[in-house]
Amino acid sequence: MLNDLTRICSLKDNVGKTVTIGGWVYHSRPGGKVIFLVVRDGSGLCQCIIEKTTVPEELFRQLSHLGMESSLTLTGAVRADGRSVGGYEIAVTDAKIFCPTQDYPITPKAHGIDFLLKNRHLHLRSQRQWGIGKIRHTVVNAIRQFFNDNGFTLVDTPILTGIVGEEAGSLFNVDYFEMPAFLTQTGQLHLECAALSFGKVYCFGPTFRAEKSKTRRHLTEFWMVEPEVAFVTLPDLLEIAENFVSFIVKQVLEKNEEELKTLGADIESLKKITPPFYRLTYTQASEILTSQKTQDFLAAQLDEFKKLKQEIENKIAALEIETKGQIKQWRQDKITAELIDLRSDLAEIETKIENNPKHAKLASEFKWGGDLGGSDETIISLMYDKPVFVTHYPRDAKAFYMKQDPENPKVVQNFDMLAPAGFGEIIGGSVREDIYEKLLARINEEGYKLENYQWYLDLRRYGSVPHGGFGLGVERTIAWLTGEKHIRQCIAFPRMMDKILI
RNA sequence: UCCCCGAUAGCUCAACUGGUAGAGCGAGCGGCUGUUAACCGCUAGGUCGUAGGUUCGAAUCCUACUCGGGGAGCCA
Repeated sequence: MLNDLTRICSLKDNVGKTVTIGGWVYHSRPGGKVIFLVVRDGSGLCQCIIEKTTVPEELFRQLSHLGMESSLTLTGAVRADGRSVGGYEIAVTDAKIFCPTQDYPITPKAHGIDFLLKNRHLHLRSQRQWGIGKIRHTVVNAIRQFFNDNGFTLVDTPILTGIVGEEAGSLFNVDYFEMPAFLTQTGQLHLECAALSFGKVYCFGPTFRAEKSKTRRHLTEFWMVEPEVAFVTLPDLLEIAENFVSFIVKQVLEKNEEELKTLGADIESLKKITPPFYRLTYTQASEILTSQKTQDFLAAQLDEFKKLKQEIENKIAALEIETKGQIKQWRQDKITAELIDLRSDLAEIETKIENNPKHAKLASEFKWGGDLGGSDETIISLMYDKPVFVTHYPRDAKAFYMKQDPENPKVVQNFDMLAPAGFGEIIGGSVREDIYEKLLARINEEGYKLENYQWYLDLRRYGSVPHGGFGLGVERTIAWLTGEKHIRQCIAFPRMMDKILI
């Protein structure tokens, strides 16, 4: 059966031929003499025309009562037609219904996020989720291709682990035959072992964080890719990271322009993402945050928000007046839909207006020594049109394995990469401490149990070399590329704080 | 753990600030149409998140709780 089917994406090569497609009813407009069925098959959408005179009467009757997401195969001649979604349509002569569906819960109208998450098993079929899924596929492929083409060896690091990368406290505990174990939150430490075997390695898989974070940037299970390279300096790492991210962006632009458009992504901005990216030290970043320029920037932003709020309010008021007058039903419907959108925009802008002074205060009171907060990162990334590297964070704010900077012992050789347009951090990485005595001192300083780290210290005892790497969050990257506000839409089955739906 | 917002029909929202719960979509039936989130008519559908309280009267006001959303901390 499968081999007899033509995929909708290849209809363009079959104009004039009679083909059979298999899919699901995306939209149905039944009529007395003609039925318009928009069908999706996972590769695209196609409008199928069923005329009463060309199919058996019983079949026509059945097709006219098909609900959304009914499954079927349709046979007919392919023809090009500009009025049709996708540009091609099928003049149906035969059809086979597999499952007539009624009461499909997700309608073409607006739905709330809670409802859609509870119906994620069905929502995956929607155009939006489908587009994000296609882009995710490209991103994942690009990640693998980049490292494979650049001499990296894939190493699969364990998901169940007894060791901890950074501070504990945010890990999922597992009862491992009555022994304590965790779900991995990074493959880095294992990857360092492998880097001293293969030179350049990467791992790619799910990672788990039990952080109590309910924000648009957090999932408890997410996918992370981590390269680790021997004989590397911090500038080397930045170069790898900017080439890597630029490659992903380029691939998505090449392969998913249609999906990006559907999703409303900022394609022009993405086209600017080419090396080199901007480079700031933590100290420079902190100077920016506390500068008058930043206060002015935020004040200007606040004015912008207020202006926008006023505009939205004016629009709402105008529409509300219009609804009270004598107008056609279809116009009334449109206004209702617009009002819902506008009210949600309004709520969002009000949140921004509320947060702006808080963020300004946090930025102005920023003290050298602390980690950059989420809002601080947002402010910096908003000021640039390309990703920004922030390097050399204070040693005290960072993990024990990061290499102390020989020129300034107060900082480490690490970096974060902030995506532009205020999305924030998508990469975190560092050069690792490769000197035995220094690493030992740091482990003791943190009060970690030395016996757990003997193997890690061995890497500094036997053929230690300068090495380092970074981790890129796949869902955050996809959210940035697609303009999706929340990363939970960027994975098929999101795991969020205290919540596993299916 | 803390702060802000919310919960009314299957879905998205109203109910003009205390006076008998409405609309659209969706669903069902019928009609009509090369239709584009089509259109027209009819039908079905609600203990207003839960528990108390104030009141002649509560979806509306108060308290607590539950659930959800956004944010802080932390982070990819």
